[in-house]
Amino acid sequence: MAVPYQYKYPHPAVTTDVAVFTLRNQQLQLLLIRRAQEPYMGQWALPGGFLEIDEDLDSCAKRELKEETGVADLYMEQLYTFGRPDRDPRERVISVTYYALVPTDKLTLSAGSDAAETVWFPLQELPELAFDHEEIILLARERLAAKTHYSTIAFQLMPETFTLSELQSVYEILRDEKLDKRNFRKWVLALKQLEETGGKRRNGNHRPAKIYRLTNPDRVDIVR
Amino acid sequence: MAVPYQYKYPHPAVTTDVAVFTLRNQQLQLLLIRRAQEPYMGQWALPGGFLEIDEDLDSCAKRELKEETGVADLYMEQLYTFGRPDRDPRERVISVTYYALVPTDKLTLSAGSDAAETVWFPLQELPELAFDHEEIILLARERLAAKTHYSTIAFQLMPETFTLSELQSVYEILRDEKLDKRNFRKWVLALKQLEETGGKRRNGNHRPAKIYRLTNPDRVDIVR
DNA sequence: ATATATAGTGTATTATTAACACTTAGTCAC
DNA sequence: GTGACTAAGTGTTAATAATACACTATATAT
Repeated sequence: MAVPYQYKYPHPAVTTDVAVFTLRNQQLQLLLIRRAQEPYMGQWALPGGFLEIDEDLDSCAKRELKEETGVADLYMEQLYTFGRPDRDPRERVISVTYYALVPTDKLTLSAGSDAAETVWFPLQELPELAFDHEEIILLARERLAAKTHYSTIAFQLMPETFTLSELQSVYEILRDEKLDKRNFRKWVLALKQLEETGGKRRNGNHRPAKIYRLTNPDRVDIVR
Repeated sequence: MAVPYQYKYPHPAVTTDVAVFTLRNQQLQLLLIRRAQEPYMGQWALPGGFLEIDEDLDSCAKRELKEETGVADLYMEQLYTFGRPDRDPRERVISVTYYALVPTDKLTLSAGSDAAETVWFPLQELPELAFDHEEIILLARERLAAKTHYSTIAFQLMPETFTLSELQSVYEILRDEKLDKRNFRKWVLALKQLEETGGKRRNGNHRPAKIYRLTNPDRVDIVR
């Protein structure tokens, strides 16, 4: 094949990488793919890939995620741009990174063409990672925890309906601390972002819990 | 000249752009350069330029700033990465943007080779800007205002020594609101980041003000 | 009927934030 | 040197927000 793309000055490659978080089994989990090509073949990495020449950065992140993992329709924010000159052994690569949240019930994984395998890992059990992806994940994790304090971002991890105890548990996992039940309920209801469905959830040998849904499921608000 | 840089797939160009803020005449001002080349020749733009193939993103931002404006040694943070496919008419350009703060007294401007002119503009009087630089500036301005609430970033705009009234004025300008003098002093002194120099500043026909300095001039802390 | 397990609820305390006005120490004009 | 002027400097009170804390309710299981 001829080499059709020529430039007067050297150009770096640009990729997007996405740290996708979800909650399963009361654990915060992260979506990783096993790399099917060199470099780092066989190693685990964030889903992501090269920017096409006429697509938006956001679109690239979503497209690569879809192609590699089948995951679509999630909440995504730009995180940071990484560009250490030696972060990729092939060539100079600038990675515009994102983090994303998706409730488990919206999920259908399917290994795509680029990735040999797509697996959820609990954050406590991450394997060794390709490139500087561990650094990216740590930054995303930090940002996520911080944002629970002043935005409704955590709601993006909730299924269609849920109980207040389930919601509290999500906050506890994200912040990695126990919260007081009464204070949490007071706080979260004051946000005016939840409404009762009227239903109740029976879930063991005890009183059933009221079921709630989000009044604005697709919106993340700054609160305080 | 031969065209030496060839790739199998198209590569975007990568630039950094920096929104440098300072305070002069009780106004928040922004550093702009008049473009000496096409596109947007003669128009005003943020200092910035193309990433060299083996330099860090941060280094690139600092280097371009130095080359174009003579400004060095300032506080800088990555802001956001912009990549709309049509944001540059020449070719696909991804811009990793930064914002920076510098106290006026650390400043010596000198028009560099790439820029015809380097000028400080009050934020209220920005000219029409090249590319999507207005959008970048607005985002930087927002971030800066938000950060005054939970970090000591505003201190980076202060000269070596200053009075509490001067510091309060900086906060008022950044947040665009009046602050209560007693409450502000209580709050800022509780941060334990200021120390009295012992000196006093006579500055008009009234009682002279105590002079303060930062205990950690080069540190920006998260507070509250 | 009883044991058990989580859901659900209110009040008192403390800490933080907000509102508010007068005295002090200089300069300047006369 | 007296009085007018100007910004510096200083505390207290009230309102709001955050925290600590324990019992009752309602289901299931035996």
